[in-house]
Amino acid sequence: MPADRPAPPRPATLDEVARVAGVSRATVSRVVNGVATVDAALRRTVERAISTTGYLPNSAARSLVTRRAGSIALVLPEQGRMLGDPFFGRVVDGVLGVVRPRGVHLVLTTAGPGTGEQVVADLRQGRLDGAVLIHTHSADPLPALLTASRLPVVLSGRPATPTAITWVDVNQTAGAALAADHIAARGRRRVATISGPLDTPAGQDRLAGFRAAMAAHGLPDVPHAEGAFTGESGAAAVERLLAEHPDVDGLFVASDLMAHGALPVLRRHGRRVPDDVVVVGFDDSSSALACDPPLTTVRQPVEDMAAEMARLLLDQVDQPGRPARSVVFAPTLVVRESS
Amino acid sequence: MPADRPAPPRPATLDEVARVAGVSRATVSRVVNGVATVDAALRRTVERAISTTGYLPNSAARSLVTRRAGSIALVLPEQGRMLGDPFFGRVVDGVLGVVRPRGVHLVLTTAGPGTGEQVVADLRQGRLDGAVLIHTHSADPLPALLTASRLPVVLSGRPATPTAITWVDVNQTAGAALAADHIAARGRRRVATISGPLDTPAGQDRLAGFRAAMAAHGLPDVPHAEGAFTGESGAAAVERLLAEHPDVDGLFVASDLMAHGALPVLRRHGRRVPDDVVVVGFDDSSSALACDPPLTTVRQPVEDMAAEMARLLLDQVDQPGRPARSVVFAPTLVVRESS
DNA sequence: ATGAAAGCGCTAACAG
DNA sequence: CTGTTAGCGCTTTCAT
Repeated sequence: MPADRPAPPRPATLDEVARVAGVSRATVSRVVNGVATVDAALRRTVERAISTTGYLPNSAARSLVTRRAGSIALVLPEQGRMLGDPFFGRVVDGVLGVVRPRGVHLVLTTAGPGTGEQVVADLRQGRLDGAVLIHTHSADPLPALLTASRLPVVLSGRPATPTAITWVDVNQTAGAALAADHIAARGRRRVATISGPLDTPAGQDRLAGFRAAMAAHGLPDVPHAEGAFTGESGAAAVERLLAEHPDVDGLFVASDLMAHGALPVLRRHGRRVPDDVVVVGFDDSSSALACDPPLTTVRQPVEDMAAEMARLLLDQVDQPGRPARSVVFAPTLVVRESS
Repeated sequence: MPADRPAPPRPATLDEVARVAGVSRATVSRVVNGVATVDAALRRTVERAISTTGYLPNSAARSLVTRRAGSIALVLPEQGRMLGDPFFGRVVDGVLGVVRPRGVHLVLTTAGPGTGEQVVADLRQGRLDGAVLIHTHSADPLPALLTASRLPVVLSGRPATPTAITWVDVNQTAGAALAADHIAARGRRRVATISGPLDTPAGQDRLAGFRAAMAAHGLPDVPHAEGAFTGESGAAAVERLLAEHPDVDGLFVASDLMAHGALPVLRRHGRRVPDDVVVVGFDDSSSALACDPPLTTVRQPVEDMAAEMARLLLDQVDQPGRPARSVVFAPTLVVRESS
């Protein structure tokens, strides 16, 4: 029978430090919080007392009076999607980079039924100071819930309906144009595209951006098939496209996942990639690398975007009345073997 | 100039509810906390008052008196390693599965210089109730720091030196035996292994387990080269192995990462996998899939293990005096094209 | 079964 | 510049 480990002793409190230093609690508090108007000698005394007592401020007591939890939530899309994707880690990394130096905790959650209400409750209970929402589906009630509660939130991606909410996004139009320019530079003239769902901002913007850019290259009427950002929908869409336009030699697919579904279909129809058809995706997700051949794709500066979201959120926490803002980042093209 | 959004109103407090219900704060508190000894009728009244006021208990005030933060930390290995790996998401998933139903928050951190001290401080400040540490390197001071502080911690992986600390691990020996049995079943008799660093528990156990199992298959003297769990070390190790034993036809590599480094070397030396040499890895990490050909490997039940770590941690939080425990899980073999 | 009162540890007016 | 004082919102004896 192993010896029970004694519970750790309670840390010292402010009064204990005050007693040791021979001053009042208020003075100790001032020293702890770095208030400038404390006599240098006294400060020294207090600091000594702090280190001899091993004092650490109790966070609950502090939160109770400051009304700050000192932590924000990161809400990721439901389990399936993101968990495997390196994208996930890049987001965490970006957020942690700005949050940690400020001593703010990152609480991780995945979206699901009831998550919205839970997050709102946590915010109202003072357990959370704000939330960063990653890629909520357009049907997701979460953003609405949070904005309605007038609580600090930042969204990834422009919301479907214009809302007084802060968000960060990549320039979708510019990203699609990058793809278009690349395909044109490869000398392809029989170009088509598989778009995302046209009831989403990303779906719309990527299609519009691609068409506009191709028009600038002298191809005003690029055919397109609509997909749903899933692998299967990509396969189905390319099937339709090939039926109507068997001679395509350049293809922009509005998400890597759809491209991943489309490539095997191309092969089955005897098209070699990139020789017969060059293919460009969007997202630079893990599926871009899982593609055969590896996919040329449009990449978002995920870490930077995540960091910016964190910054915007903390600003919002510090200045509650602040109006909503939005920041748009420039995408880049990652060239691999598919083009 | 957009209109400033008014700050959200402060939520109701216990006294407000008490006033509305015409009872004392104590009674409301009892209702909120589900104390059984409250008159049914009164309880109803109070519940009505709670919902009309939209009352939510303030978490800081509660924490201050209960001395529970209601959140635990998940400490992941330094940024590089894990971020891209799906392993990461599986761990989060497992922990979230047990933690969320209990209303406990998951605070995410990555290990780095100063992380240990920070986590200890957070625990002592009452910001955190405990910590789950994932795969800390053997040189990592973190576990020692935490156990020394007698704070609730659970480790992934048996610690290098026996310590009074709770940990969860996969049965490394059994995993290596799985690999051995599989290689033997493939009819290979000129078998070798690339081990991990022999100053780590995993390194030792995987080698010992593999040798013992191969001995049972009539091969008592399996040659081995030591690696360091990195891709380069795997490449170097297989180079040495081929020099001394050019006729190997079966190879167990104690980590996928090392296997990932070893495979190109095998190819360069004219060995086809799996025809000339079957290769089995360990971990089922993302590099197993990135291998060419995809790697047969030993898989840990990561979600289950993570969930168990969370459970053990929460137990420890609830019962501070509780002695350390350890739980060992059974691995499985994932067969892919490399064998 | 309910209420009164004390106190968790800290910050922030307000005096001095 | 420092000390006194009054809470922050909640749980929890202790009486009743």
